[in-house]
Amino acid sequence: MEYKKTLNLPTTQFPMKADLLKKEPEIRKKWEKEQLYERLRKTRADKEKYILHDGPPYPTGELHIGTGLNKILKDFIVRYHTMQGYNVPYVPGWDCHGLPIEHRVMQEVGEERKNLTKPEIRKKCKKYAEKFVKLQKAQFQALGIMGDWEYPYLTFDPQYEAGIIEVFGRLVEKGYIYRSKKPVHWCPNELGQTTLAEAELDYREETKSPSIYVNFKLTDPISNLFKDAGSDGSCIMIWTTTPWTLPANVAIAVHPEHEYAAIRYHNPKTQKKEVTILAHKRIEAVMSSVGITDYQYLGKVQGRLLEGRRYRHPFMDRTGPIVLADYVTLSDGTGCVHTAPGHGQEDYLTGIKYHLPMLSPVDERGNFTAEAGEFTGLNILKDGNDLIVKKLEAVGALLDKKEIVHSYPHCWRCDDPVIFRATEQWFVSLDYDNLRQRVLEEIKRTKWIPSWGESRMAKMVSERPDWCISRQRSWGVPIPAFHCVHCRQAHININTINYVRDKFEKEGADIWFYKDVSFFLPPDTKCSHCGGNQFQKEMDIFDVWFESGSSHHAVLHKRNELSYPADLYLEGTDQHRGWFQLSLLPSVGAWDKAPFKSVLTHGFVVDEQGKKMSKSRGNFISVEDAVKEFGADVLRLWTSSLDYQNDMNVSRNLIVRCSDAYRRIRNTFRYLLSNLYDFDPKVNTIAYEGLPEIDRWALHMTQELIKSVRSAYESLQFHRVFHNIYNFCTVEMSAFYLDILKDRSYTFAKNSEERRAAQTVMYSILLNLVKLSAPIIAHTAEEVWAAIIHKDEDVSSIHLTTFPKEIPIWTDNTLQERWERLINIRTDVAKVLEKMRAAKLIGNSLEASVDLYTENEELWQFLKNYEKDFPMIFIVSEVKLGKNVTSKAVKGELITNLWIEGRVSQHKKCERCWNFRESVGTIKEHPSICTRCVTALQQLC
RNA sequence: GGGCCUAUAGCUCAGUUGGUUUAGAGCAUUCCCCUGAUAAGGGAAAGGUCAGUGGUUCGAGUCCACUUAGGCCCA
Repeated sequence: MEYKKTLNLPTTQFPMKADLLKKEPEIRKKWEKEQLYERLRKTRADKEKYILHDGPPYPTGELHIGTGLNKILKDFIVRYHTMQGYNVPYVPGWDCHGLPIEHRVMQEVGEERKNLTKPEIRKKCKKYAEKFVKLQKAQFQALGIMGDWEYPYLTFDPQYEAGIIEVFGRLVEKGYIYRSKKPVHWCPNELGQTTLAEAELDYREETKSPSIYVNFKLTDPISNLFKDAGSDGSCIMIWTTTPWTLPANVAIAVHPEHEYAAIRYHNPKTQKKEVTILAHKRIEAVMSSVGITDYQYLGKVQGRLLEGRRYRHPFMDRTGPIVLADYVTLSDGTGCVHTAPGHGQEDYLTGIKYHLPMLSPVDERGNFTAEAGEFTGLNILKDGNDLIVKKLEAVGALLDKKEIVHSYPHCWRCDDPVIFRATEQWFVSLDYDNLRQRVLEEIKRTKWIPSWGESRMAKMVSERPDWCISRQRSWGVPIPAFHCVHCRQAHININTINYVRDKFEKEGADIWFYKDVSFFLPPDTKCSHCGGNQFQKEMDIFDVWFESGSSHHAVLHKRNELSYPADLYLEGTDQHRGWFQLSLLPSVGAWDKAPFKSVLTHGFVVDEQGKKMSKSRGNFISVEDAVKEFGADVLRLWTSSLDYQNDMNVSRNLIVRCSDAYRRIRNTFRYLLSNLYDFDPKVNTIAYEGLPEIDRWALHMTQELIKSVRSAYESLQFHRVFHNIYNFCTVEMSAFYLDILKDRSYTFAKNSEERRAAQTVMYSILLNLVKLSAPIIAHTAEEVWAAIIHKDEDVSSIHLTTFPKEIPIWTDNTLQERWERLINIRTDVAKVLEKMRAAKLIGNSLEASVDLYTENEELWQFLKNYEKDFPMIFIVSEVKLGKNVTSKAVKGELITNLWIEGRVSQHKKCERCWNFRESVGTIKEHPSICTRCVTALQQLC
């Protein structure tokens, strides 16, 4: 008789090999066909909402693995909360305007870009953005991200554009918006005459510039600081490579902590003795540079003591103060920095701090304006520089002039040197109506994960300048303002804004670039300043951050299925300065509250060595490549395994390692399924009370798993979800429980209580495990769900099921304690068996018989209770207990007072169950099997 | 240069308010077993001066300072 055929060996159609690349698209097709997302919206329509608001990526190029990882984390949250019974609409978005796109498009266009009009540029940008939205959408979907892919939010949708205008209108109405000058990089070339962004600058190392040292006469005496300085006038010395900015000079900056010295020297140019101030550490370098060897040191003071002292401008009719600035360095120059707020970023900020006038007497062609007095009309980079140097020399202020070669920014288009020039810009005031304070209050009320996000954010907001929201570009939403042709005043109010808003909502913002100004103005609009009725359109567009920062309104407010404020924003830490902050400002400004209740940040993706990931380093991994190589679920599992609060190391290698974990989990599912082929829970379930102790232990551990996994999901610590599930599969299940169960589920009669008990437990474990892992391995869980014959919930997709709840009656802590002890005994026994194996005494552990000894009464009683279970627990053929330790017994390592002896079983091997049993050979009809198997066979008939 | 953050075995993570004499898991590695989960399964072993230095303390992976390496944001 072939006894093997009488066993209940596992059987299943569920493949061991995942073949994710083939299987996943099929599963997604099924979701699409069954309209999983739409069905969830319907079935959860009356449930409490959980809103995770998507931060929009730029549709530029292929997706970085970090962007994919961000979306995967979001999907974990969406899927988990969905299974918790919430209504979780997820609307993905794209940030479709902005310089990154315009810049790339211009690069692609090449030389031709010089001749393009704004509408032409916009057309190309739109095409570009649309192309990559489509491409990226497909890649996000390939990751299994669940959301409203049919109607994502796109910042160039007319609806969205109207939303931006509404936010702006609200801020205008409340009084936060103002116009002021700010220096920008400017290309004065005849064809250019435009603002340039940092990315459009070409820094040329080999640029020749004048290098001049200039003395500014102090109007205050300094003898109280330097007692030997005398009282007949002293100077402070500056160094600059841009003489043309001197007409705009309004201050001199020194470092508060550095030391400044006064020196007396003979000036060969003026033939006079002069006293001047410069940084102590720069004296030698400067003196040797200007060629003065004979000078006298008059003492030094800390920079901060110079603050507030005034000097007279060498050729303009005004005085200026000495101010303090941290950015002053001693690496070159004199440590006293010529400050022109209209011509430099740092100078500008200093200017704001000290309320300095912002002069910028330079027109769009780079010629001096009337404000520059005698230099009016001169081109700053040509005659301007020379004549100013001559002027300085004439008034005796110039100490030295040389030429230096240094790095200077040039326009990427025309290759001409660029200048820094103050122009009129639009701003959001941070301090009007206490906005900054109110934002800080909202920051306090927000939950930041990790918690240090709060202080980082608060510090940035408290120190940031007003937000400049205008850009002189083509690809964006125009600022809906007008300028009176007559008096040049900006004309803007809520009526005109609403009027434009309606046009944009209907036609899209593009129309601004096609239609005449009259189209956008309510009839009979008059200039509030001069009463004029002729206007020009504002040609500046919004900073792209203002667009994405308006999503709380354009998306959360406007879409019915969503709500404001969102429960969560989830982005990389770079967004503290970016989207988080720039959503917070307009949201508090316009609606008095933060757009989010909590903000979660994750670290960045770095390579295996922890280095930044970039295309140029060759360690770049795209979502597309990764999905093609590993499949979405492996990537998702890998994502879940990482503690995203730190930076995350990625390389092919590391993902490959994770695919092993995937296989292990998959196989656990497969094995559970394969043992349940004939199990119908309605008919075959064994009541909890009737289960053997080890089965109740397994349920207790499942209960513990549910508890820990739930709390890990709840606190958004997916790596704990992963480790808990993975360890459960390998340690509790595969290496222990399922291994032990084989004997019972294979050899006992199909319908025996023992086997049905094992199946009852495996069934419960399978259902719980697959649901617990569904948010992570979304496709595989669905595949498992489809393979479960008798489901506990009558739904077609696992993502329609509810998350496992804790099952209190399964909890039995004393049981767990007892079994922890039993597992330790098992581990000690395994070491003894391993020694027997090494000695070639046994192969399979069933060939062994184990004797346990103890002289400890408590332990003896404990062992006695499990005497008949030990062969099953150790997977050996026989276990005997004794009180008198033999000389061959080995002391237990984990269990004190326990001695173990392993022997080769003296019995015959049962051909059917492979146990070595005394009863083998005693039954006439079945001489090669044991009595237990005979009983099983009888039940079969 | 400034602000914020990170640093535990090759990898991914634990390590609870500083305190049980040898710092834990799992994976990978090495060796062994099984062939009734089989491109699977089981066992054992090895592997860490907790980035470094100094300090506080009776006692530090855990607190403090500095250094190094790296990340994000600024300049």
